[in-house]
Amino acid sequence: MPRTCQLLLGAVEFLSKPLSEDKLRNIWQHVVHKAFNAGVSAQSESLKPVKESVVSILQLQTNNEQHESRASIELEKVSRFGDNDREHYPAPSTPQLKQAERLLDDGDCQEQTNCSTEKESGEHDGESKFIETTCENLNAESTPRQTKSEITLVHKEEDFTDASKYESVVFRHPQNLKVLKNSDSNTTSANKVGVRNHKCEIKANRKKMKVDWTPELHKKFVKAVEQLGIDHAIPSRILDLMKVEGLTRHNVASHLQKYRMHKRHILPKQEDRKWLNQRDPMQRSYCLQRPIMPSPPYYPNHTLPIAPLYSMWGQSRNQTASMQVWGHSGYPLWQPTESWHWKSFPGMHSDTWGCPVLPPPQPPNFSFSHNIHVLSNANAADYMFGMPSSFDHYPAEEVVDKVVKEVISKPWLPLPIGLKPPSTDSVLAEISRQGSSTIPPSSNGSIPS
DNA sequence: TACGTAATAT
DNA sequence: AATATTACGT
Repeated sequence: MPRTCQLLLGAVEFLSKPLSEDKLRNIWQHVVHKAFNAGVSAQSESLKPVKESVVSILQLQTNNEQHESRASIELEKVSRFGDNDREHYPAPSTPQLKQAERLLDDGDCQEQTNCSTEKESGEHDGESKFIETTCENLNAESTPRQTKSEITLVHKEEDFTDASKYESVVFRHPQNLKVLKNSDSNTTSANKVGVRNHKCEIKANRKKMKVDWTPELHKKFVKAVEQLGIDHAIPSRILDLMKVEGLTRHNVASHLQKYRMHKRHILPKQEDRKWLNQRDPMQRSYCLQRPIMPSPPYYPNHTLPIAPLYSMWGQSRNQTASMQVWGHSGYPLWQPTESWHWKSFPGMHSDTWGCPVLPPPQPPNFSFSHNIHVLSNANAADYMFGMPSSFDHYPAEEVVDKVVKEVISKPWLPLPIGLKPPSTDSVLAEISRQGSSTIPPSSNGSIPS
């Protein structure tokens, strides 16, 4: 959803969602500008604090240049004035603020006690080292001397004045803001946790950084697990096999826990029921064809499955989103968004893994998967390109379900992205065979909703 | 001590 | 929502 800024005279500017720093800054420039230039009479109450804050900031700056940090904290206050305005004008993102935050960040780590009580000191040391390494990378990446001003700080939590939240602060290059979650095919990125494609995202303090289990990283994990065998896959060994710098046993254990839980189908139950309760006969038969209790996490004779037994759990909300993998295998081991109800079962091979076991499609050429694939493409792509906010643009589950039903029951609906000529022919043939009088308009990507 | 699990925190 | 952390039992 675009953020709209309504100006006084009724003009509205639509800002597309990953709000760029520049735009944000621009807005705030307007605010500040207005705070100073508007006549006192015309000056709204909400602008007064802005002016006051800016004035105090300027004073501070001239008085003592070293105290940029405080000045910027003042700026932070500015962002919090006026209840209404906060909604429409997010916190300012000014160079001063950034620098101040960096200063704050460089300040002492209040969690030192935490750090010292860290049990696995070995691991912790490793992490400290890792973070420093990452910092070096950061500096190496940036052209000299430009680093300070180009690094952008992003809060995951609102209140950065709370020392306990420092850990959630990450730095990013501005140009990477939109691709924070981006995981591309660059395999080298998997070798360092938290550093993807050398687009640095580092934690500010020495505390543990959250590991982002990118597809690459997860692939490594899965590979290690499979290599070890189901009953030798313990955190420490997995860790060894993965050989990922900075990764701790805890990280692996945590991931492993989740991995196992998903393999055991703890998550899917409720949604499985949902599908089984479908009244649509076609869907029911479809459900019956697929494995309902897949993936017993145990393999006699240590026979490892050729393909992993699960899809990466990912976005279980967007059930349709995983179909992207069907037909091609760009990400054979890692499905960006899981559709658990199409998990495979032991013995299934990689090319079929993850695919529903479908009855021969009743009208040939119309497979459920085909349509789902298209339906879900955008979501899957969004996940891959790290734009979770775009989920807003996608239909709710009920809508998806409805659409799915439609697709199943009305195979003649136009395919959103069109069919290649041979398919088109068979589609037309099928339509005429069924005696359908309504031939849909040529497909153009529109999805019935 | 490492591990697994569940609950809880961030 | 995804990870981390913690508590507790083995």
